[in-house]
This record gives sequence, C-alpha cells and structure tokens, in this order.
Amino acid sequence: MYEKYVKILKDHSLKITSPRLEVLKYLDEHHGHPNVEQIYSTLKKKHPSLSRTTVYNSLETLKKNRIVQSLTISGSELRYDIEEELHHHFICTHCESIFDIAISCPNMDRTIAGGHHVEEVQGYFKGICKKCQIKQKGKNNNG
Amino acid sequence: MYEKYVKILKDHSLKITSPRLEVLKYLDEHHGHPNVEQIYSTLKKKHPSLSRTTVYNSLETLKKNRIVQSLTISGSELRYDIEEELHHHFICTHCESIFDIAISCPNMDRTIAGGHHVEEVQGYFKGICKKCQIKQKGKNNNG
DNA sequence: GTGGCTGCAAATCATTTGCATATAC
DNA sequence: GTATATGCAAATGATTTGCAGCCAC
Repeated sequence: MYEKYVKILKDHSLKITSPRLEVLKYLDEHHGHPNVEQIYSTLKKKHPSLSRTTVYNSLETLKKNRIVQSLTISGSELRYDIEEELHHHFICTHCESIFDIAISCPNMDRTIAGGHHVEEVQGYFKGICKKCQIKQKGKNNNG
Repeated sequence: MYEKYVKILKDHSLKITSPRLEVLKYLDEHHGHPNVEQIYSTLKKKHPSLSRTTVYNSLETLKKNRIVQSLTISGSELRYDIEEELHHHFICTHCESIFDIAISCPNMDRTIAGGHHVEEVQGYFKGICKKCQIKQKGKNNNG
C-alpha cells in the first residue's frame, strides 16, 4: 500500500517517515491542489499526533526533491501538486478551485528567459470557472 | 506633471485623490515590480500622513480597473506592475528580483482554458538570475 | 549512537477589518 | 450634502522559528 511512496522517498535518499509517506500519498490521491490546512486536517484524523509544522516540513522536503510542486497562484496560500508532466493551472477567483490546463507552450521553455537559469515554469490563468458562471446566471435570473 | 495620471483615473471614473495619483506615478516610474512596503516607504517620505492601508486600498482600486496588475509569483507577498502589453515574468529565488520576459505564447490565449472564463494570464519562470549566478561562481572559486 | 525529524508554542509578517474623520464631487 | 476615501489600531491567518525529545538508519 505504501510501497510506491517508500520507493519514491528511497529513490531520493530521503528518510522514510510516517508524515512524509502520508503527505505524499495524500497528494497522489487528491489532485485538487489542496492547501496545507486541507492536507493537515485530513491526515490529523488518522494521526492525531501530527503537527502542522511537520506537514510544512514534509512538503518542503518533497518540494526540494522535485517530488511535489507548490503553486503561488492563489496569492494568499500555497497550493500543492504532485509533479507530473508539465501542465498549467486555472484558478477560479470565485470558488478558489484550481484546474489543470493541458496547454503546451513551445515558447515557454526552461532555457529561454532572458539568459537567466530557469528551474521552474508555471502558467497561471485566472477567471471564473464553468460552474460558478452557471451559478451566477441562475442568481441573475432570479433577481 | 500629474496630468497623465489624472487622466487615467478620470478615464476610469475614479475619484482623483493624492494617494491614487502617487501610487500610480510610482508604478509608472518604477518598473522593478515593487511590493507594498517599497511603495509605501518611498511615498511616506513625501507624504508623512500616508497610511499603509491606503496604499493597499489604492492598489486594489487600480487593480480592479485593470490599470495595474498584481503578481503572485513570489508566494510571500504581492508584487505590482503597470498593465502593459502581455508579458511574462522571471523571479530569481536568490535575490527576489523580477524581470519581464518577452515571450509570447500563442497557446496561452485567454479564450482556451478548459472552457472557463479567463480574465488574466500570467507566465511565471523561477530560477537564478544572471547576476546571482556570477556571484555564486565567485564564491565557489574563493572557497 | 547520532544527525535529522517531529511536534509544540511562540513569533513573524503580509494583508484585512472596523471605525472615526476627512474630502472629492 | 453625501457617498466614498483616508488613516489608525487591532485582528487575522499563513508560514516560520526555537527548541526539546524522538526515531530512522
């Protein structure tokens, strides 16, 4: 059950600890781009001794090893995502949901950025998601 | 001297107030993607009664009117930029400098994003800037 | 056995909120 | 004259820090 995550940590020469396994598993099973609080409060139920600090530490470790990435798209909190093929993100400014956007941009390459050394590329789209647009319309019709 | 900024505010039916003019002027004259503290502390010298809250308020108003945009690229604070032609940004994770990146991405269009209504598009590149790479090399050679 | 990890409590810091006063129109 | 903006002080909330005890290797 945890073999997959143990392997990932081992492959990066990281110590195998329960919080790291749980955080990794959580992100692997929840692709909704959760924030720290969501991860923490869910895992806390199963592991009451877990601390928020440890969730922060584990995420930081996973991030440094490029196993997960953090998104600054929200502006008020970091949102987390398992690192997979390069993809971009859309955030709804109404409900705060984040969706993966499968757009590839040939120009948004790691190597070209004014000669700076690029380690990360993130495309952010912001607006109103389909669901919230429908809700909005409903409200307008009823008013 | 302020005519240009008065006109911009008028064109958006905004009240002409000193803080708004000063914030707008500051951003027009400083393209280094400042944070609130930089804007506030600079303007405070000339206008000692200015409050941080008012800087926040003014920026929010300018943002709503699409006169300026805020960047979430840093993750710990918002950075501000006058809205001009679409361009993207590179942030150095070492010195926190932000540079404009003149890359256009035909696929990163406002209209295509999973059918959601897109209002804003921002491409973020993160890494080490030229200057910091040179500093880094110097250190290594001396160590 | 020990360096690194966990978990607690306190600190930090950007941003927001409530509210009284001032001012643009 | 009035709705709106300013400015102060206090609150909020995500994240960081310091540190004691614990555990993976």
